[in-house]
Amino acid sequence: MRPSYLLFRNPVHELGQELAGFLHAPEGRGGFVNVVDLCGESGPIVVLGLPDLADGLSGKTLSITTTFVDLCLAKRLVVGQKHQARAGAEPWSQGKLLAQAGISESYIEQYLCWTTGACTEEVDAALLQTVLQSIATSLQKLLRELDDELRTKGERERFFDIEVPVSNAMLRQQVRGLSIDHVRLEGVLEHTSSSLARVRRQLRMRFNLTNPSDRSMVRARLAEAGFDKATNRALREGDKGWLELSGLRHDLPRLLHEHQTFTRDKSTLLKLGAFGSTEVFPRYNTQGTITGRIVITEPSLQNLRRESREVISPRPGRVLLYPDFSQYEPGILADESGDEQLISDYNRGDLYEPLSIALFGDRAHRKHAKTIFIAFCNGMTEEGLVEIASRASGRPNEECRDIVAQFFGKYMRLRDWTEDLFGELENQGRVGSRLGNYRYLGAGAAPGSRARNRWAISQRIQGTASLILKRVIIRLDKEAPDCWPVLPMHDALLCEVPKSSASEIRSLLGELFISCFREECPSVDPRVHFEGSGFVVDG
DNA sequence: ACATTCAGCGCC
DNA sequence: AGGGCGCTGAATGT
Repeated sequence: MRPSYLLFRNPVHELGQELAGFLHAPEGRGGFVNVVDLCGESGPIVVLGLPDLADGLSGKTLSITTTFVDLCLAKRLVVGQKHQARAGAEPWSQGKLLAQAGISESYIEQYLCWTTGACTEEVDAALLQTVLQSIATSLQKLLRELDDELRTKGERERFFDIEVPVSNAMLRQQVRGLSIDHVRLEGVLEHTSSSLARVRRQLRMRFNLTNPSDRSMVRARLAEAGFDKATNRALREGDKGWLELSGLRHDLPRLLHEHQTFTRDKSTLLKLGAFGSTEVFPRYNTQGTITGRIVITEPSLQNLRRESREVISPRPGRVLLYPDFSQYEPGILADESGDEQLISDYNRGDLYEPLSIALFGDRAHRKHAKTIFIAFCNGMTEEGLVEIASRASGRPNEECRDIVAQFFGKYMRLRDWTEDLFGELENQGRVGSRLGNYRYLGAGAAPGSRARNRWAISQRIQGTASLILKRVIIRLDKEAPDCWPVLPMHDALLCEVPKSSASEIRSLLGELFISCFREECPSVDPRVHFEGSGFVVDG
């Protein structure tokens, strides 16, 4: 079916009005339209920026049957690089795409003015119509170009079979939004505030740190306590989470870490409350990361602390379910590498516990063992692993080196697999997941250098992980439209489902998680569980 | 005064 | 000396 082409206006600037759009259709039907009217149609509609469109429909009760094809999403896929540019200046942004289509600078400027509602002066109506007509028409050409680009880069199947259906499923979710329990919110906020007060008091009394947000004072106190490395920025790169780790054996970094955490959490929660309504409508970016993960923003609910997640509640008559892959990425790594030992260890049970026992002598440090294992999956060098192991356990580097070497030495094929992957990157100039989603070698680092292949492993592993979760979302959308994918969480999916069919949907979710994983990774035996997430789930 | 960067955390 | 993100408040830049 021949698609139509739609431009739309950001509704924030047209409060109370219907969402204005400008349509170009091959049959000639076109001009200014009400976007809501288009949602019930069947034919595909090409747009720029699906999350923006969803913003305009947020909270409306409407059944969306149209399939939208977002050209920005297609461009993101073919670019295959991380964005360094500020928001709105990425190569897949509307403005850049229109420039690629040969639209003149002044037309683009006037269009962006219209679509964002940023214009301060009235634009001549006739001129505006000319501009919109010209741009809407050019989308046709842009679609053809991008289609070619998708084909030559091996992303066409990925785009039409995965990204288009997923972006449409998440568009519907963005329009539905989700509900916040203000009673729980108040409780969590209260708890966070008093924790923050306690931490501030201790910092003041025990460490004479009167103002924890004064960076120079913090640096001075850390230096007094022997943490002079904290001032050396050159050492920061490998120091992700260093306050927390150092906090295991010293109260100053521990308290500083807590201060940071509670401060941030408090303002996040305050912002949630400030919406005034019980409903929020976050934006779902279905190509939020280079590896294909879905990223949720405004608010960034995926980053809520686990302790604060209870503020998310189901709508009346519905309940939450949270199916969750256990040891997801190690499982994918096992299948990818074909390492027999890793496959059998994964299939036999927990991978993190044995490491916890080897390093710390007990199961209690599973959390840190997990960090180390995941770091290993992401290609951290042995020295790096030894460093975190040593800091987390408090044992000397020498001891940790032996333990780490012995533990990971069991997985013989992993090294070969890694070398093969790096070789592939050098030869092809790119690394993908299993269905396109390539990331390309940038101009930066020298051949063979570590910086050049840092991301190769995660592109394959994380990329495969996000592909599997997207397959789950697509099948769910088809097989159980009552099951709403509220929060995709990378290795899990928070769903809101009708209370009356919760148990059936729970079984279906379990089956879908398993079968979609098996489809990609037949050599491993995936496990799914539904508890212990911090969300208030049914049961 | 406003914008960008930095440093650090949250999540997976 | 581990990948992918967003967000916050302070620091720095214009």
